[in-house]
Amino acid sequence: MATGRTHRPATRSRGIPEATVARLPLYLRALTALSERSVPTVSSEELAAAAGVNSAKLRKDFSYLGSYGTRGVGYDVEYLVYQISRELGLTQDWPVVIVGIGNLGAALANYGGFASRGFRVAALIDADPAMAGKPVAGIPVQHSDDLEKIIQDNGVSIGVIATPAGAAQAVCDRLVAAGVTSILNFAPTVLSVPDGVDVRKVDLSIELQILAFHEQRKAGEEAASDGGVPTAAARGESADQGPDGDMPAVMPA
Amino acid sequence: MATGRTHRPATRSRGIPEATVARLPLYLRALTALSERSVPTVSSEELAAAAGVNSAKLRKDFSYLGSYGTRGVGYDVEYLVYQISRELGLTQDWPVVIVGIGNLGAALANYGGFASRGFRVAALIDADPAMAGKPVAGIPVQHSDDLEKIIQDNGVSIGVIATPAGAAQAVCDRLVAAGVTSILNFAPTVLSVPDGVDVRKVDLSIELQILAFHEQRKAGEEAASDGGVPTAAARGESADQGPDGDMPAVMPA
DNA sequence: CCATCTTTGTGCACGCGTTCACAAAGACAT
DNA sequence: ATGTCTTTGTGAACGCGTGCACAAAGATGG
Repeated sequence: MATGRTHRPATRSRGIPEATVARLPLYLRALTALSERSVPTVSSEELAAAAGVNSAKLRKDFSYLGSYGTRGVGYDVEYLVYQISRELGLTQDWPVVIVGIGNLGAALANYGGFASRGFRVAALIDADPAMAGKPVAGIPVQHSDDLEKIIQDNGVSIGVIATPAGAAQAVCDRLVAAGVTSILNFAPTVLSVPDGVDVRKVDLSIELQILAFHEQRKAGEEAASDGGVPTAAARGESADQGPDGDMPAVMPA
Repeated sequence: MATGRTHRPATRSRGIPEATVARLPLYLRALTALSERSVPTVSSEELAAAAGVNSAKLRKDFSYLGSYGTRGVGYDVEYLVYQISRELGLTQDWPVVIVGIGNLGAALANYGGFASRGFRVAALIDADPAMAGKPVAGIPVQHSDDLEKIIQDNGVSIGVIATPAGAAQAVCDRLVAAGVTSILNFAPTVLSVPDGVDVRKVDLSIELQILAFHEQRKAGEEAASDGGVPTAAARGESADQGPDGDMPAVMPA
């Protein structure tokens, strides 16, 4: 998961495994594309290919929702779109606030995928008084002093944190106190929240570091086996770094 | 995972489980914070709390790297920072290109966490000729015609895709052909890549949908049990939607 | 109405990840 | 040097997720 999930103690909600829930949006996207092309039905094999998963896994995932397929034919695209949307709660309107309108916050506000599926940017909030009133993506930025009032007036239960790391926990606390129970955190910090509040984090830096790990491993293996075309990474200054550092290095203290 | 991981067939690289690799950056961040506060040593219990994980899990994670702790004392912060950095490949320099300099791409280019740990934005690439030469985050945007040359000249092996969904696969193909072997994808599409290429995806829309699922579940449970303070979500127009829709709904065809 | 063929839904086995619980190891005081 | 106390490192059990493989279901053609 490019995304780390919260450390919920395996709360299998309503019998649907967490791993399945995480894949439903993927299926929904593929199905929506099919729907736009007016494809009436789709087999588990085709849909699985479009979503990039195993077909057995997809069938098992759908089996948690109920028996929505027809043997010998496949799944009705429109019907499945509706069922998954309903299961994910996308048939209702979710007002969302974005806190921290810097580069990232502005990018999120402008992001089209927001409005597309039940999500509506109810307000943009920033701590900088100079930002107040300035429109971003057509929505005027409001000052964070009014955070609680904004949350309550709009019935917001989902908050997006795009502030610097230092401000994230304080913002989080205020959001939760005001009634927000789901938080999407872009700040590079571990947020602590009371039980019953969900936090998901998106962390660019962590994703890059995971890629770097695998990249290093690939470069190391390649240098060892010397097979295949040399990658762009395997050039120049790798002389001082062994491919697999097993030496004790410099033990401090 | 905000993060969904690639469907690699459980490639346990060098004996370090994938789940552990995904947590190493988290530990590294907590350790760096300790290091800046000049804390000399830390116990698994303290560090686990800071990283938001179970202490036994943390110890097992570290055990894959080697025996770097001292019983009765804990872990040497500086030493551990170095070991994890080395394991993740952050002791070397990773030039990165960002393709697609829209709102998101610009936000990524400006993101400080990029440069902080071994990553260096080598180039910004966009398909819009009007963008060419315009500086973003102090780096002039280059046209995508020169993509292959840029990759090769800079020895880039990690690419970030921040283009619209429609362009993502084509950009991906060109990146891979030019020698990129790790891709961080922000476009809402499933990318198909040859073996040996890692893809991690960051998908705002998917994260929000997962939150919506849990949010809906919470609202449903609350309406059923009627315990605790009503959340901001449990207001108004939930009359037409049963808390647990088990009725057959409208079966098409 | 029957045979055939396609595709779903799922029982089952396997492997990974998590957590508990404890023995081994070392620091530290006396 | 010896005992005590803290904390690591890990064996073992458990649970979840994945994928195979197949029986059941239904469509389709004759």
